[in-house]
Amino acid sequence: MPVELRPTQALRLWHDVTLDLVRDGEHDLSARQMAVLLTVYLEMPPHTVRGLAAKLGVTKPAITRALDTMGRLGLVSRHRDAKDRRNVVIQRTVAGALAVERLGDVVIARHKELPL
Amino acid sequence: MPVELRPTQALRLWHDVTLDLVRDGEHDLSARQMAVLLTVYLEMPPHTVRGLAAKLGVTKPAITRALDTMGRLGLVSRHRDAKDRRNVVIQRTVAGALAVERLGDVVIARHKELPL
DNA sequence: CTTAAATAGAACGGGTCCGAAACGATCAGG
DNA sequence: CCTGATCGTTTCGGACCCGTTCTATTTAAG
Repeated sequence: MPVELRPTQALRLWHDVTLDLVRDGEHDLSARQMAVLLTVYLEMPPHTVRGLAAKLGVTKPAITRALDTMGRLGLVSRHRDAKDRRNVVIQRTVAGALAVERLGDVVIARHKELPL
Repeated sequence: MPVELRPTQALRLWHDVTLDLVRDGEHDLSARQMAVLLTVYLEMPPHTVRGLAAKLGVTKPAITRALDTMGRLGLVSRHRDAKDRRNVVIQRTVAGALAVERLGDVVIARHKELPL
């Protein structure tokens, strides 16, 4: 289980991972998009636009636009809910799962390298 | 010091902290701005535009614009280098130090709450 | 059937950021 | 001096994102 993390280590970890993400430039996701991506892949489905908007504390169009961009990148997909056709269900994709997995690898690697 | 971090825990940590940052909305810093901020506050000075651009792997104007925004927010300050007046030295501010400190607190808190 | 509520998306005006290119200021060498 | 190199900034056209407002579709209630 994670032992205590000292302030210097916490900031160093955030710095190193952020730097890796910026350097690779592959994602280029905003903080909101990152929050949406991780919520979809970590929390229990189903995920709706309205639910995500409430969870992040932002407006619905912001979520719609985030999903537009992430859908264009192949990180998520949208489908109408058959039960209630007003709803749109956000689903995971192979590419999205891979991207999330890579992020996890970076965090773990940087965490392991933290100085004493 | 830090014991191994499992993939689920690493992603949960990144998710929770990102969600906190989005919710508070206080910062609203892009990944690049975050990388600049943490680099300035964690790495040894002096910091120049060119040096940061090389470190992040982005163009100089991108750094200049990031510094414009962050200067407007009071997170960093710029001063001409007296030795070589072509250079601009990026310096820390009280507000910036506080923002970095708060980020560290969030990371530590979320890390402490990670499930087994 | 009619009406009201709910959901996602589209339209709009404003703002920010991007990389490429050009610019001014400054330094170094001859 | 002059010339060329270096450094940060500005400009430019284009792309993206923001919140507000409005619209279309669908469901639920009367």
